[in-house]
Amino acid sequence: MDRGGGVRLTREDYSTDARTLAQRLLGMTLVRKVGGVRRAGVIVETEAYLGVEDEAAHSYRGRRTARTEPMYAQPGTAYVYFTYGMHHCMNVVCGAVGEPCAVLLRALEPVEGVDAMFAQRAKARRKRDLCSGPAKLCAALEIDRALSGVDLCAHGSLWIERGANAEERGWAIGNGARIGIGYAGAWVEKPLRWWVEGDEHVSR
DNA sequence: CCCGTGATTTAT
DNA sequence: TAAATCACGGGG
Repeated sequence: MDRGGGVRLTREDYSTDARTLAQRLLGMTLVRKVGGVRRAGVIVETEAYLGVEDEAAHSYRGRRTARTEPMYAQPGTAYVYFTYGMHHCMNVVCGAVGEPCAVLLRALEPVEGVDAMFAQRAKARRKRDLCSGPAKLCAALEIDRALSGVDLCAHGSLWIERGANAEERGWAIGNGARIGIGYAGAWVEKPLRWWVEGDEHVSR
């Protein structure tokens, strides 16, 4: 019997530019399996990182180190990094093979394994506090650097499933500047962040 | 507002 | 080897 598992996005789905993928991912479901239990959330906020030309991207000017190596892998690869001494953030590599472009997952609406998410995020009181930020969703789904470089198209414990898109859901989509990239010069104000307008699960 | 916290990068 | 930086979250 189908337990709610949907169709995984394919390599082809990820083989598109970051702006396009960032918008298409809204409405899709991020799934993480831990100890046989599914935790899942509908993606409601994303940011595009355009690669070597983008001053805000970790891969700006082709920077290639042990940390950023997954950004140079094939589209559909996870790039997870650790920052501020305590937080993880998850990106999805996209574009052509070898082009270090990615989409940052910023917020989810929790839909499965919510109890497990609360257990993982002791300080969260309401469902809307569980995944309303890039590091919150990683904590809730137990996503850390061990998953950086994994293939979201393979049969692992982390993937994205197809879902109704924004238009089919009747969503209005907001678009504006990215968060936390004040160092990025002319790229600071570029509208590379997308979110579901009015959704309480979006970051604040 | 401010700070914790430590990997990562960049400068010497 | 040292210093600065950081795609954040929580508390006041």
